[in-house]
Amino acid sequence: MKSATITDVAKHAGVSKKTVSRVINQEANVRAETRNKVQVSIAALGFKRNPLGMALAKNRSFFIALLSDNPSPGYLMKLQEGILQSCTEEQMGLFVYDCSYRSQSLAKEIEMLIENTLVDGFILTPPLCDKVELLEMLDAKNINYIKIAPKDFQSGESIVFNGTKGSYEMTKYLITLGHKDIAFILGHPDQESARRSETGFRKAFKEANLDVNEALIVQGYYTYQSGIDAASVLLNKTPRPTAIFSANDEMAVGVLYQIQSQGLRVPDDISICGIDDISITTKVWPHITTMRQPLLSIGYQAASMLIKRLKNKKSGIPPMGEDEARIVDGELVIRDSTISIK
Amino acid sequence: MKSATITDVAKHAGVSKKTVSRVINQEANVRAETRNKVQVSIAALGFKRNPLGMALAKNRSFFIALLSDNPSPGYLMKLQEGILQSCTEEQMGLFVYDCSYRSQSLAKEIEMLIENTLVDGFILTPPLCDKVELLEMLDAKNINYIKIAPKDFQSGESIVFNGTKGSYEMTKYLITLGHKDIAFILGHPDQESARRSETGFRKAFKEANLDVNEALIVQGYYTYQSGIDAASVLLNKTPRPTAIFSANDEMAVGVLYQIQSQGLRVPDDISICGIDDISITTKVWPHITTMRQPLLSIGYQAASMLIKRLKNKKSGIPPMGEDEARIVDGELVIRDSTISIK
DNA sequence: ATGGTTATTGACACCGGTATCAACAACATC
DNA sequence: GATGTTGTTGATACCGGTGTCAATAACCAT
Repeated sequence: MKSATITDVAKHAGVSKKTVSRVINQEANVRAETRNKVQVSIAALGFKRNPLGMALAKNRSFFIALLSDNPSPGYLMKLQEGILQSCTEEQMGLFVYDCSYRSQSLAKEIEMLIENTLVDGFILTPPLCDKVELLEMLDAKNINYIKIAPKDFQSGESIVFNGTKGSYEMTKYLITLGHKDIAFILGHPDQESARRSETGFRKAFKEANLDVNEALIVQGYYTYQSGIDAASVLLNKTPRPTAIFSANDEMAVGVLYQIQSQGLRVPDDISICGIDDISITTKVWPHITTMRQPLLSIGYQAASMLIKRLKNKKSGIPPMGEDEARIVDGELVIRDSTISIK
Repeated sequence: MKSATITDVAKHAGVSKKTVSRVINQEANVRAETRNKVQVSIAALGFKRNPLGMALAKNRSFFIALLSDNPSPGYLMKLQEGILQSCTEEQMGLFVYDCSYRSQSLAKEIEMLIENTLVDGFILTPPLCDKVELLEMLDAKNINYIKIAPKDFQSGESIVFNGTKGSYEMTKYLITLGHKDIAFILGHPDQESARRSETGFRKAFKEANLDVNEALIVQGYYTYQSGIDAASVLLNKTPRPTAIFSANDEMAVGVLYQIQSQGLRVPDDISICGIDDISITTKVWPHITTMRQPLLSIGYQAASMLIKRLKNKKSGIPPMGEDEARIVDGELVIRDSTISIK
């Protein structure tokens, strides 16, 4: 029992294929009477357009791909959820592809992916959105993409979490609690977000007329392990910091582990906090105070922007408003891992 | 600069389209000389076959979909990773789709997904693999699928973790450590895996000639929150259990949280353990002892089985070896959350 | 050399849609 | 009534491949 085709519908309604196509695509200039006739036939035959036929004819696959190599699974899952939501609404398919940022052949690999699937566009997560060869390849092939939290959001469309502001507010909050010896674990040096959060951190100190203790600023790499490593360094400093602020939650969880495994208590001995609000922050004890990054919304917006752009491209509308960067604010979520020491 | 088509290659090599197609598909009965000629032309023009054209002609999309509604993101991510690996090897695309198990219209929703994307087959994770309407719909449409850890693995192809054995071994281990008041948090009552792990638990007790304390067996639902709820019940029992075994890690993490937030220590006051070995087990403090489920391998095998079946279907080989169930064993991973009380 | 296989190849229709453009109808304008 | 305009429709080619089947070439046994 094969499903009905456009030709079947055309025969049934006594019109041409093209007219049926017009009705399906809600084109103007079809007489109401004709439109009705066709719609009746469509319903009668239970017709559904075959996406492959359309894809071939239009030379678009109606798929977008999410490219990732993110160390934090919670981050990715949330993002994916938002993207999926938009895709479902827009009748697009989502293709996931996990790759290695370090891979020499990354651009080649993605080129193959494109050839194998003809995806229409990409959503790039950090750090992939900063991989120059990759971006150049996509540009050369004239394939649209949206960058999430890229280093350089002057070029191309992107959507960025306002990390400077987020970090600033978190730091201000810690200062309000009476903390002065605040340690900061930096993000990955290759990612711009790391720079933004550091900027926010310093700004809050400056505003409070406090000096940053440079010995308490240590390098991190956004991974759980780097959080552990950073914490073990920090816990040996004198004076020991009263609060440790990590540039993402994944590291904050590592910090929590390290503190507890040394027999110290959070928040009684040390307050900790992070950025992102991934699910694990409410699964560990104590729940971690964080600066929520609206990942679901970011994913949703990214997909919407991409799909909108693809539609315009198709209908020949020149890509106005190029190089747009949407900036979204975070939200301070106070939980149990931070405490006043006044 | 459009890429070359089969027609271009045919012209360049001075043969027919069909012959080029034969070479591409490595069919027999092409003279070596001709084959060479064509291959030279393919290389010269940098030809890549257009997957959409092929998909339309063969009426297969070369995509499979991963259907999920799993409460544990770590579980899913690992699985997805394994699936992706196999897909990449086999030149198939992976499509992800997250849906709600509870949804009334689930079957309808998936039917729409099929119509919109023409996916070739599905990988179903629990609890979706037990949704009767869904399975019936897929059977009716003659669409292949592989079930991961289904209730009923007598019908259809599936791949199942040997939960009975895993749970048995974990329990035996706890008994060896000297625990007798062992609490067990059951899995979701709708899932067969819950039954299997309970069976293993009881078997170990029986073998050790110990009686199960029924008061220490409480219902869980595989979610983090249900772990918390179960733990708060258990911690008020007298005698308090010396060990709490959760049917999955997600719940074990909840148990850990609840224990710690009541001021008790793991493992000094209570030992805890789980099943799965999701990444969070080594991110909390202390690291949780668990029965590792080889999720990566399970995902990989599931995808391989599905793709193999699809290929056979295409070439008309009757689906021999139907109703196959592969059973994979777990591995006891001892960490810091369990301690001897002898 | 003759007839019978088997290997090699291409012409052509087809998968299920869309795009182009010409034909024709309906309406407005002079 | 003649002459635009605009609205509606279908014939036909096309997207980029694969399947069918018949034609021809090469090989084998008599």
